[in-house]
Amino acid sequence: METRKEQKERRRQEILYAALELFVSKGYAATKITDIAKRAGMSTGLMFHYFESKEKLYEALIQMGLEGTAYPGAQNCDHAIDFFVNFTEALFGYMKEQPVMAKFFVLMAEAQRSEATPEPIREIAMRVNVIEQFVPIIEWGQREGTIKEGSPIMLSNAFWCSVQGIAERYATNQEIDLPKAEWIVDIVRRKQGDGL
Amino acid sequence: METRKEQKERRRQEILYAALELFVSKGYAATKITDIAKRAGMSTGLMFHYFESKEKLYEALIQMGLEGTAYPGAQNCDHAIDFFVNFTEALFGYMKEQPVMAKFFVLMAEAQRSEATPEPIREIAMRVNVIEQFVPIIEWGQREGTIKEGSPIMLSNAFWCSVQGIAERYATNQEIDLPKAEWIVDIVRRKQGDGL
DNA sequence: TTATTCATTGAATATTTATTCAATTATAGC
DNA sequence: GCTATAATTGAATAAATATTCAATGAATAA
Repeated sequence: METRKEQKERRRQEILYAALELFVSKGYAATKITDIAKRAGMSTGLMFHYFESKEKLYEALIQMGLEGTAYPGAQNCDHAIDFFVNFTEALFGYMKEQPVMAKFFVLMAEAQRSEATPEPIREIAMRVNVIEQFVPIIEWGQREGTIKEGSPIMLSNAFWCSVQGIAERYATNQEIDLPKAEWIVDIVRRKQGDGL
Repeated sequence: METRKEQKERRRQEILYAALELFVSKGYAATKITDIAKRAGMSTGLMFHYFESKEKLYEALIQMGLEGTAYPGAQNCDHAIDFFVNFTEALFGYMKEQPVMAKFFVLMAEAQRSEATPEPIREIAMRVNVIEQFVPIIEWGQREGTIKEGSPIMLSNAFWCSVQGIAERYATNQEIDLPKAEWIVDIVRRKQGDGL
């Protein structure tokens, strides 16, 4: 038998999941509270028993997205390029097993990008800043010769935007499989025989 | 002196441009008709003199986006990979000179992806289907050895999603320059010495 | 100059969407 | 079983947003 506490928690999760799917497929602004309630299988009134507003519900999801964001460092890699390979393979693998992760990914990206995101929420979403984390790894790889020459911030940005573009499509449409991680890593990989 | 007809056309363009910027930076649903009017420097009432509804205004932009979409074929290329290089360089170059193009790019992508897009508009946006156009070129490149092995549709998808991810960031934030076209082409490029 | 047509405004109205709340039903503890 | 507490509903209300329209001003044609 399910206790009251368990039931409450389950309901909460049901709402969060329904909202996540809708925010990702339609965007936050276009998602109606009634849509969320319908998808979660409850009345609209009940939603407000669990979340005081649409915005607070959004905030709860963004907070979850932030907490779930624990990307690995570059430990245990012989070469900088290995970090990108491991990272991308892990990310794509996880997205395939847990499509919810791809959805969180896209949710965070929208919150960061859109000027319509309520300021307190945007502030939370902005705490994830992967692009800057890549910069020192790229610099290391350029020194050792496994990563292309070029502005580290631009390379980091190109790599990450590509991953985001791919995740964005995958989150709403799994018909086309995710690409091989190596393909995307080739954005930053130095070509064999490219002289220093 | 400006004739009435010219003035009318200019006003129309002002509205379209203001709407384009807002739809891209906030998304269609989050953009208020009053925001558009304010940015275009006119009253809300006047907007309805030019466009009968917010949705028709959106449709006009999507129609423009569709008509502006004339991507080059693979003529005049010795190798399939050259097509991707030329294509990407042309696209990025154009985006830099005419940032409005990056905005249209993102507008079309949102219309295609979002389940909140009104059906008639989505139908128009969906007429742009670049991914399928790339497939035969990738197949050609795989035969001649300039393009990686792997599912052509997956490669095409990886390339295009990456371009979209990059355009999405660039459209709203030109602080970070666009990457080198070659970096992105490396997603599909076959590595030197990779045996057939 | 005068009449006519078009551009323009912003307040009023209509519509959509978020939120509240009084009433009802189910559950848990006694 | 009885009582207290929590879950749930859906209709009512509030708030936000799109759209209309009567009135005004400016440009053009006669």
